[in-house]
Amino acid sequence: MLAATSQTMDSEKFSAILDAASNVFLQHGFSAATTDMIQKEAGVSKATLYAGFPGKEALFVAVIERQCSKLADAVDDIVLVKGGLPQTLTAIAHAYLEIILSPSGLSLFRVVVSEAPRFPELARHFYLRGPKLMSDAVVGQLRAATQDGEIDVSTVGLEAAAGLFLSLVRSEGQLECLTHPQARPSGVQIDMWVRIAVETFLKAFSLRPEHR
Amino acid sequence: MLAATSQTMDSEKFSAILDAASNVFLQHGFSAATTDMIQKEAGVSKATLYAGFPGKEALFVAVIERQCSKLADAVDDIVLVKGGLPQTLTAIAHAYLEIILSPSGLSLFRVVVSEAPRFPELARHFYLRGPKLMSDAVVGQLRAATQDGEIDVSTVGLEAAAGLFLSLVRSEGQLECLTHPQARPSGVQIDMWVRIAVETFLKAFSLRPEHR
DNA sequence: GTCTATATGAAGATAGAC
DNA sequence: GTCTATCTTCATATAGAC
Repeated sequence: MLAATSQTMDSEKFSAILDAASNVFLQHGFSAATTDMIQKEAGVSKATLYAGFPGKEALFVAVIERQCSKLADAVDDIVLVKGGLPQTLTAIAHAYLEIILSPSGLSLFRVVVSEAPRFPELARHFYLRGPKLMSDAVVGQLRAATQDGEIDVSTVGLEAAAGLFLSLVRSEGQLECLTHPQARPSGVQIDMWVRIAVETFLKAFSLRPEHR
Repeated sequence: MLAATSQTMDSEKFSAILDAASNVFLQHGFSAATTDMIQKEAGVSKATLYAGFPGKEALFVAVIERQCSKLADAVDDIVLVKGGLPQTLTAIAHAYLEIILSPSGLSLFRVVVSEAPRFPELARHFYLRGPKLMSDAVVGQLRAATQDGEIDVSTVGLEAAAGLFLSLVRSEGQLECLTHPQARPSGVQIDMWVRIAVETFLKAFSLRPEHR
């Protein structure tokens, strides 16, 4: 938690500012967002905003870090699923797609990536709390499946295999959603993307004949 | 070509403005970029800039469309390669990665994606002239390989298979470069990504035993 | 700490001389 | 058409009353 809270600031207003700032920054990006919009949406005065945060940059950092924490929590909630490898991968893929294709997931990606040159440490933070965390979870599943003799990923290694699986899951879905902001993907479309990703991954690495 | 040129504007200055605007917009994004920066880098006055373009938005559209044309040209230059499917896919993957991981490729992606909500038609244009064009090219190669009995992509279809291949190629590479702006990927790293993508795709869809 | 009112600077865009 | 100088608007950030 790099963001420092004010000394005796009203906790409600502090949250209101953070919530408002999240909406504004995620919708408009860093540069196009204004402290006026945040101030008005939070229902506080300009002075109150600056009492809680040194400036626009600090507020932005606090917002993105909080969004990354939510992202990490959502990722952590996924891994609890158990079952056979196809079912596990399907569940992971579905949950992961729901996260990154959600409006907040897409907005966070947009903002972090576009501001990466100006806030490199923030972009790295996002990478670690999002894709990297997700990849580590998949690595765990693949390691277990390897020990059970279900798959063989020796040609690329566990980490690369996890990365490939997640790439198959993101596939064209993320790209299309990023470049077509008005269109929302249907549930059927998401199910299709998940099925194709899992099938393809198993066709490449499964040792079970029924997946070839 | 949606951008309209000035009536009798000096062609050199017109190009200078476009070049300067490309640099500034790709480096800073739309909102953080200022017409002052563009004007100074182009070596012209503010009035000259506004004589050629109605305003900042029009200039931005012209810049992005020109960058998309360069992107499309680069993509068109790839497909000429011929040979066996593994060699063809390797060549495509390598050329594609060179494009999207180049500084201008990454910057264009950053700007287009972040401004997609404000410029949706521009984002769609980018999608069609970049990823979609690339995918169509791969579809052609996969169709030929299918007819030659080299691969079987009947479970997902040609279009989806092309998308999966390109996703494998982008893989973690694009994500890492987007979130680590200071680090440049090494040639060895790129070769590794290419090899893994091609191998994995062939393991999933090739009918030749030597690729399993 | 919180508000109203304001200082200060910079952005986009234009007017008028040549 | 091109430049210098300027207008208007709006941004971030602060000062002073309560």
